[in-house]
Amino acid sequence: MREKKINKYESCCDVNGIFKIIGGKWKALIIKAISEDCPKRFGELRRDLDTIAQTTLTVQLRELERDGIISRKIYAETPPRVEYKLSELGQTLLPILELLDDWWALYKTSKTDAI
Amino acid sequence: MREKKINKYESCCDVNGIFKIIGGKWKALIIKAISEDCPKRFGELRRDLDTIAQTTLTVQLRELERDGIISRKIYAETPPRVEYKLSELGQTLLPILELLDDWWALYKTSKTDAI
DNA sequence: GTACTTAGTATACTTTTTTGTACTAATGCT
DNA sequence: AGCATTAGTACAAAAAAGTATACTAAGTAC
Repeated sequence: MREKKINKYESCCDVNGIFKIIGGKWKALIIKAISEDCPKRFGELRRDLDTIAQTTLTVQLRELERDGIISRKIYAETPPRVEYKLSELGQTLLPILELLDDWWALYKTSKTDAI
Repeated sequence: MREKKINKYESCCDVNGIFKIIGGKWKALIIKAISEDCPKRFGELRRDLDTIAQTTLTVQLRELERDGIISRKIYAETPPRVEYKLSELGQTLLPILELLDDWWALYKTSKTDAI
């Protein structure tokens, strides 16, 4: 009798859940950029992130919106204006992102200290 | 005069630093698996993670080792035995991973509550 | 002496993520 | 009339991440 194998780590305690939301090359950066100057227009965001491809930015913003992290407000003007801001849920991510930054800062010093 | 554009977010406050270390599909899971039963052999790890490709596991472990998160001890036996354990630095990641889990748990309930 | 074991490596492949280029619509400015 | 502006979309391509399959070495168990 072969028991069906269940991936213990993937099924119950998935850290990867949050990674699907803030992982990838740009998501965390986008969240930070919006938080620093909220609401923020599409074009400002693109300039802040500088090297991001426009298509990528659009995709990432759509996903963040779908996941309830940001909201999108369209103004019926010409040229178009679209503003993004963090939702309440999105704001709960900020202290977490800071903590991640802190760890990284520590990591970097620990690496350079070791001469 | 065109000032050289610097990506403000990527250059100074990179959350992405830590993502390079614990990001991806498996790294966080591997860290947790090792922490729960440390030291852990390669084969145990593979069984715990179940659906991971062996090549992937090897690559991830090498990267975690290179980044100073885990250590690798080879026993000169046959069949070979290799044990992995968390470094001190690696252990500092555990509370962070828990926090990420906590956020995810909260996120999930907030999504199902909204009926 | 044949089969089993472990912790891999080599290679090719598929999938996912990110990028690059070109295009659009509606209006204001000159 | 012609150009600039914004927030995109469409499509193709490249790069990165992960997977599948087959193979290895050295001993132990039968």
